[in-house]
Amino acid sequence: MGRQPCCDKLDVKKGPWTADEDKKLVNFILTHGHCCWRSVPKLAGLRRCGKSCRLRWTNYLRPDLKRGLLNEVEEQLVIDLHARLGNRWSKIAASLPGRTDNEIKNHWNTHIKKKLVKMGIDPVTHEPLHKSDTPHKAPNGDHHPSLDALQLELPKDCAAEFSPPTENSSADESRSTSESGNEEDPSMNLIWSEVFLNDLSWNISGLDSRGEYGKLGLFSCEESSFSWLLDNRNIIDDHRNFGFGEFSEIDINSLDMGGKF
DNA sequence: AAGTGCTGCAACCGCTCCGGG
DNA sequence: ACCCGGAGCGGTTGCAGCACT
Repeated sequence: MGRQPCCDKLDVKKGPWTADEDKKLVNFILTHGHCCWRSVPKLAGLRRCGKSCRLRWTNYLRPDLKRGLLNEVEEQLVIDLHARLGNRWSKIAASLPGRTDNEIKNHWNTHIKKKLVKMGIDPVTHEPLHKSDTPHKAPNGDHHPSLDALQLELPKDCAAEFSPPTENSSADESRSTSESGNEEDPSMNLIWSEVFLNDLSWNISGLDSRGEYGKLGLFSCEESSFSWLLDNRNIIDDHRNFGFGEFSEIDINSLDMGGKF
């Protein structure tokens, strides 16, 4: 007997999400969390596959997402992490707050790959394409000290550039997200303004992140808690694995939505 | 202005991983 | 130890928007 498909193929909608669908999904997750992605579309009144809902949420609707191109530091970090981890985009994404694996993967394939080739570096092996080429030098001879620094001292630099959100940084992050990101997207703006802005439960400063996440790896259906926190915990865990920065639960718990909500 | 090609991103597909029974 | 189902991951595709002719 074959495995049950993840969704009823005949009755699911595919293709781009509409603003209305986004709104429904955000609304649902806002009020219920996602106890089980498979059941989300049904409960949210969406004719979508649960997988599709998860993807839409994690790659586009999550409130903590940065939008827009990766900045230079992020790009360098991606390059260095890729050299270490290969195409493990989710692991790489875990080190870049507000960035998704899909986004990084796309950015790698469309920008960084070309950039590296242009610089004479093999994007797969990270070795010089031609032996005579000096790695990590731009064609014009510009040196990229940040790359060297990252390669030699990643954890430290990583910690410096991507320190865990403090009250200030989280607020800044959130602000920059809204400034450079969501507010540039009219549909997102609409969704968040309608669904979200008036819901004070988005402030999660009191959330016991260790509790439900540690056990289940997803929200409690009873609480308005967020998968993005899980992502941030991954980042924090990675930082711990790299051997720097002990981040207390208070740090995690102090995360809020930058006062936006 | 219209046609064509290119680019970049959102979304899908299929596989693997992992936890529960 | 094994099986099953759900979640997650990485590769790939489709298409909209843009640049160029």
